[in-house]
Amino acid sequence: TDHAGISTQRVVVKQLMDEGIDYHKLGREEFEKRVWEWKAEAGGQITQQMRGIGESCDWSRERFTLSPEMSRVVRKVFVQLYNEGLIYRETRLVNWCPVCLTVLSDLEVVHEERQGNLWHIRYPVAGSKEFIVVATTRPETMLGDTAVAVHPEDERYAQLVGKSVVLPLMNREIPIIADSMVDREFGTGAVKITPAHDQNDFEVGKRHKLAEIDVMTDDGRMNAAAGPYAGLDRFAARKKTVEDLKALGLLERVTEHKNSIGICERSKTVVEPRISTQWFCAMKGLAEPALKAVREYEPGKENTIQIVPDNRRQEFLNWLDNIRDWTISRQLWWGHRIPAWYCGDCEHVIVAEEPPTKCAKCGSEKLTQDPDVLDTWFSSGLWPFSTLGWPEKTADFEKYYPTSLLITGYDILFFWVARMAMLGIHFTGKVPFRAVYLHSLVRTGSGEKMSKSKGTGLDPVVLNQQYGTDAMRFCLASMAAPGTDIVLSDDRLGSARNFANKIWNAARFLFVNLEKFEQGGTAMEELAAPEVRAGAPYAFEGTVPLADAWLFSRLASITTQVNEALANYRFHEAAQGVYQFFWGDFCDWYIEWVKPELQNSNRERAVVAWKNLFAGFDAALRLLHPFMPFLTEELWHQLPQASGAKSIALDRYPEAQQKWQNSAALEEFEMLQYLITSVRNIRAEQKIDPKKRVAAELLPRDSAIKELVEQNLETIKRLAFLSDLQMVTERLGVGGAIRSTPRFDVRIPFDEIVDPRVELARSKKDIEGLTKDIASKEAQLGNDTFRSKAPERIIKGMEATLEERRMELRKLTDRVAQLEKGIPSGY
RNA sequence: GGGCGCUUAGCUCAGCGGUUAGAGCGUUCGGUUUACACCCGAAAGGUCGAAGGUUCAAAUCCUUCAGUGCCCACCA
Repeated sequence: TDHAGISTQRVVVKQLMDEGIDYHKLGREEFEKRVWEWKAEAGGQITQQMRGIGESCDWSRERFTLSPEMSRVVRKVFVQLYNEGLIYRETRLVNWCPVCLTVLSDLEVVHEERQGNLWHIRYPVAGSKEFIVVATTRPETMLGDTAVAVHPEDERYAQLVGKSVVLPLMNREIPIIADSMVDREFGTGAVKITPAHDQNDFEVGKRHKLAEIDVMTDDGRMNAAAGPYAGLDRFAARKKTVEDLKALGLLERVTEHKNSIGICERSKTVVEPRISTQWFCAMKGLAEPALKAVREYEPGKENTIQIVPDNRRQEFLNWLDNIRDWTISRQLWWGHRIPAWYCGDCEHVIVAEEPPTKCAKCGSEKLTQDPDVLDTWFSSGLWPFSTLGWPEKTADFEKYYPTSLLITGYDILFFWVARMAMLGIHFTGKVPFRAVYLHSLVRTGSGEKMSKSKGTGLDPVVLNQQYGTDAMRFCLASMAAPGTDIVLSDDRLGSARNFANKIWNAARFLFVNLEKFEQGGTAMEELAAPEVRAGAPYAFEGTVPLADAWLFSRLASITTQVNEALANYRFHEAAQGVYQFFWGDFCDWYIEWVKPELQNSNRERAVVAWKNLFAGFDAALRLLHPFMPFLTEELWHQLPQASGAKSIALDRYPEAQQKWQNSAALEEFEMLQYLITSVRNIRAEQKIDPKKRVAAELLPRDSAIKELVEQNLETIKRLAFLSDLQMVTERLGVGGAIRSTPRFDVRIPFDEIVDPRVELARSKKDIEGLTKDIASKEAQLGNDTFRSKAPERIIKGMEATLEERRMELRKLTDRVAQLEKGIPSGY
C-alpha cells in the first residue's frame, strides 16, 4: 500500500478540525503521529477488505511506502537522480491548490469544461484619450498585469506598440508590447499580460523581461499587491473588479465563453497558476527507454512491456511522447521528506541520503532541511524493485524481478504504470514487468464514474453481504470485457448469486445421494478418481458410457477455451465458458442423465458413474476456483479425491486433455439431446398435459442411430417423459407432430392429443425460414467467383447443409399439403 | 483542438471477415418428474446507428455522417 499523501493528509486535517484543532498549531511532529495512528486503523481495513474479497496474496510480503526500508530507497533514488542532473529545483509557474495548499503535478489537475465569461475591458492609453480593449476570462488577475500584448503584424495596434497604458484600478503604467503568441482572431486581438498568474503570460513575461506581480495569497485570496482588493477571495475579487470597471465605464462588454478550468483532483477547487520554487524531475531522458520497451513489444521479446488491452498502449506511447517535467515536491507533511538541506550561511544546497552535519562548502552547521515532501507517486514508482530489497541484490530481487504481470486500473496508467516503467528501467536496467493488464472501472448505473463525494460509489463489502463474495467476483469477471467499463446492476449480480447457489445445490445433490450410496457399503475412497489430479478421468478403460465420454469431451474444449481466454486476459470469456459448462452441460444434462446410474444395483457400474461424476465436478470446481475461491475451496475438500490435498488453489489448474476429445461421442450425444428436446418441444407446443406420458415413434435413417437410441432408450424416455418410443421403418405420415433431422424423424401421433392446426402453423413457419435460407445458399453456390475463391471447407459445408435443408423442405411441403387436405374431423 | 471508445433482442452487454447473430435479466406458455422456484422445460423477440465503399462473402474491414462517453491539451 502507498501512503496516499494528499488524500490522507486531508482526511486527518479534517478529523482534527472536527475536534477543533488547527493542524498548524499542532506542529509537524505531532501531526505526523496522528496520521500514523489513523493509518494503523485504515491500513488494516484495506487489507481486511482485500482478504474479504478473496485476494490471494503473500501477506508476509506486505510493504508500505513510508516504511524505513522503502524510505531509504526513496532517498537513494532521489540523490542519484539529483547527481545525474535529472532532479532540479526551479522557480516557475506551477499548479497550486489553494485548499490543499500545495503544488500539484499536471496529472493531478483535471480539466472541466465550464461556462464562463469573456470580459472586454478598456485600458486607457497613457497620454491620450484612446483605449485599447483587452479580453479576459479572469478580470481579477488584471491587478497583477505588467503589460498588454498585441501581435507584431497586427496593423490595428501597430502604432500603439511601445506606448503604454494606465492599468485601471491600479493606476500603474504598463507597456504595450508585441508578441507573436497573441492570436489576432481571438477576442480583440489585445491581451493583458499577467506573468504571475497565467502560463502563456509567464512565458511572454520572460521574453520581455516583465515584472511578475503575484497578487494572491497561498489560500486564494488577494494579497497586498492587489491594493484595495487585498483580503478578498479571488472569486469575490473577480466580482468586485468587474463592478468597479463598470462603474468607471471601462467595461466595454461581456460575452459568454466556454473554457476548460483546471480543478484539483482531490479538493475539486479551481487550481491557481502560481509562481513558486519547486523540485522537478526531468522526464524526457527517462521516458525514452520506457517508450522503447513498450513500442518494441513482441511476444517473448526480452525487456519489452506488453500493455493489455492494446488501445491503451497507444495512449501510453502518446503520453510519454509528449511528456513534460514532473513536479515532485509537495507542500505537505505526510510523505517522504525531500533529502535536501540548505545552509543558513552560504545558501549551499546539500542533497544526501543521510542528514549532513555541516555544510560541505562553508562548514556551517546552520542547516535546515527542505520542509516539503515528495509526490506519493514518486515512491510508488519504485514499487516493483523497492519492495524486493533493491539496491541489495537480494534473492527476492534476483528471482522476482522483472515481475511477470502488473494488474491495475487504467485510470492510473500515467500516474503509476508509466512512472514504474521509467524508474524501473532507469535504476535496474530492466523493465519492471513484462505485461500490464489494465482492468475496467466499475461505473454507476447511469454510466458515471463512481465518486465517494457524490455518494455514487458501490461498497464491495455491502455487495459481498448482499450477494456473496464469490458472486460479486464472478459477476465482475464475467463482465470484464477488455476496453469497456462495467456497469454493475442488481440483475447481473443476482444472476451471479444464482449461479453460486446452483453450484451449491449441485454439490448437495452429490453428497445427499452419496450418503445413500455409501450405505450400500462402498467406502468413500473407492470413489476417488486419483488420476484426475494428474488430469485424466479415472474410469475410461473398457466401454465408456456415452454421456461420460460426451461430458469429458465438452470438458476438454471448455478447458482449452478457458485456458486460452485466461492467457489472453479475456477473463469474461473464461468466466462465461465455465458458467455455460457447469450449468448447461454438467447440471442440465449430465447429472440428469446419470441419476439412475448412481444407484444402479450393479455395483461396478454405479462406482464408475460416481467416479466420473466426481471427476467432472472436480474439474469444474478447479476451473471455477479463480472466480469463486471460497465456494469452490469449501466444496472441493468434500470430494473423495481431495483428501490429503492442501488447497484447490495450490493444486493444479486443469489443462485440456487431448485424449478426452471425442467428436463421435459429441455428435451422438447431441443427436440424442436433439431428440429429447424435439419431443419436449412438441409437448409444450401442443400443450400436452405435463403429467401425461405419451408414446412417440421414431424413424431412424441409419442403423447407427437406431442402435444409439436403443442403447439409451430408458434414459431418453425418462428425460422426454415418454411412455414408449416405438421404432418404425416406414415413413411417418402426417398423423401427428413431427420433428426431423437428417438422421431421424420423431413423431407424436394425433391420438396422443395433438392439434393438427398447431402443427400446420408450425410447419408453415419453418418452411418460410427454410425457403429463405435455401435461396440465399443457392445464390451463393451458383456464383462462379464464390466457387473459385472461397475456401473448400466453406463450399463443402454449405453444399451439405443446402442438401439437408432441401430434404427438410420437401418433407415439410409434403406434410403441409397433406395436413391442409385432411385435417381429421373433430378439430 | 487532438486522440480513443461505444451505438447489436424490451434492458445490460458479448461476438469483430465465412455456412438460419449469442448470453444474462425481463417477457410469454407450462411445471410440487425425490439438488436447486436464487429452480426445471418450452418459446417469442434483432433488415447488428445511417449512407457509401472494399470483398466471392461484412454486425465484423475502410470512408463519411449522426448520436454518445472517456482521455489528453498553456486559445487569453
